[in-house]
Amino acid sequence: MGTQTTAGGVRARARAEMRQAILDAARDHLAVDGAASLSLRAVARDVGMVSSAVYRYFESRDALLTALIIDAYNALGEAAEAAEAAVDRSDVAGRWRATATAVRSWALANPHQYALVYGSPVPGYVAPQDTVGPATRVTALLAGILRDVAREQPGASGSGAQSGTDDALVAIAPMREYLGPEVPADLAQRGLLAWTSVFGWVSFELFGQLHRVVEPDGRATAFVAQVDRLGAEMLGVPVVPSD
Amino acid sequence: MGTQTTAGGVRARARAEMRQAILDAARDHLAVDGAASLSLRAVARDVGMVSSAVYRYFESRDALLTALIIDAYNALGEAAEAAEAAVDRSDVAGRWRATATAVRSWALANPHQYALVYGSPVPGYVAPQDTVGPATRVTALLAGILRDVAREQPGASGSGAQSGTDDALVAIAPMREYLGPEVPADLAQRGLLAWTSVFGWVSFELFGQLHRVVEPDGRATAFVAQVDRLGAEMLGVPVVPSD
DNA sequence: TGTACATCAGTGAACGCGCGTTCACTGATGTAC
DNA sequence: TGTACATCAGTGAACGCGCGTTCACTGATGTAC
Repeated sequence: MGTQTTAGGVRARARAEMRQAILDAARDHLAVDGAASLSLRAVARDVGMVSSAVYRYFESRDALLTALIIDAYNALGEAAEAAEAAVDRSDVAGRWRATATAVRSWALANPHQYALVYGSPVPGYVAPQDTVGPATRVTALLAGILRDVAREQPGASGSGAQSGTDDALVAIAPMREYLGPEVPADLAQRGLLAWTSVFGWVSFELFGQLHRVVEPDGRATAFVAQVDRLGAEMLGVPVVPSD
Repeated sequence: MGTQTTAGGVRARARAEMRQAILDAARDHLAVDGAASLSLRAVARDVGMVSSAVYRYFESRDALLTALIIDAYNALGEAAEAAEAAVDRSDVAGRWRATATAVRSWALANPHQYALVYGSPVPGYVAPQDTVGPATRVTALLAGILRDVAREQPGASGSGAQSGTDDALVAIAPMREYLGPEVPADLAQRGLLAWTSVFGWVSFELFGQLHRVVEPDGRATAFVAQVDRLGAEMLGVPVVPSD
């Protein structure tokens, strides 16, 4: 049965599975303890190992945290990409709505992973470079939408006049470099506003700031209304456009 | 010198000062440890006491946390109120800008206190009722602004049509009840959007999500541009209005 | 196919540490008469 | 003004607990010849 030839593969797979089991257990612990007091020993206990054995898989507690952060960014990115990809390319408003809605849904389903990456930073932990790639996955979707908006509305880059001073436009230079020259400054500014609004809402909802502001049952609807308004009034992509 | 008559006052004042010293030390510790791992013993050490002595002032670690949260809400509320009150009542756009700017400035100056109240919730901690009063101080300013906007623009409650479904309007009923009947539903929705945008930006900026998006030096300007745009396009209060 | 050796996962004890909370106590400060 | 008593802030030891990380180790699994 070729036991010897696949032997290395068996060990490697067992290792990968164990690594995943540790990550899963750690993710569960986020919910109870929060990232700041994530305990390596508790994770080891849950996975049925002695605490020192975890060091075969992760160099330190911080390395485990880093892996969790990368996982969270990837999971959110994947969810958003899938939702956005399911919408017709030409329906830019729909893509914007799908992306924003996917972010909210994922966050509600995985509140502690969301808090891990978009909440208060873990004290004493500094994110290494490995996290920046996965972190940009979800913003890449917004970038694509903005580029398509720019393509569809050449010249008229927004309903209002240029807002703010020249300094404000200079400030978003890093974002504009990422977007490319086809996206005008005004649209970039509007896109950034729309983007921060989406995450502002989600963080408010998750962290309890909508208590006694928006009825729990109606939050999904109210969120979509806000997102559509941002699409229409900020990005200039009216919902249900006449084809 | 009336030592006996003021004696009770002396003890009470000493007690109040000690309580404040503990709170100050705890606030300093937030910066290093974060709220989740705020250590009562470390605070006691810093203030020159044995750990058990803190129990004369705070019933438990959670009570200390609650006091810190109330303090933070009050400090932010005070800062925002002072900034807003300094603007001419009739300059609604200026009041909106002053409020938003004060929130951001206070948050940047007190990042850990901001994270304590607007960041990820502390695991295992449930905020008691005492915190809701101070928490609404800053939102009361927005409410006042929205009411004045409604008074100034009766009928035309926004540049666009009603956005979203009826359900979305029903959802924000708690907010509308707080605002009062003079604020139309559409304006309430716009106000909520503007509000979440402000906090979305501030959280992004503080929690590192503007890294490689907005130049650090230009963030103040970029923020004001966003706030003014929200004022003009969402609340309908154009900046620098012709008097 | 069989043997000798290397790799590697997981063990268990130990390190030095910090934590929240309790309790009986000591003295100093205030109050009542 | 003076004394007896009550209040209260702060002490220090103890409780039972959990933490991250290290280290020498045991056995099982894989590799080379």
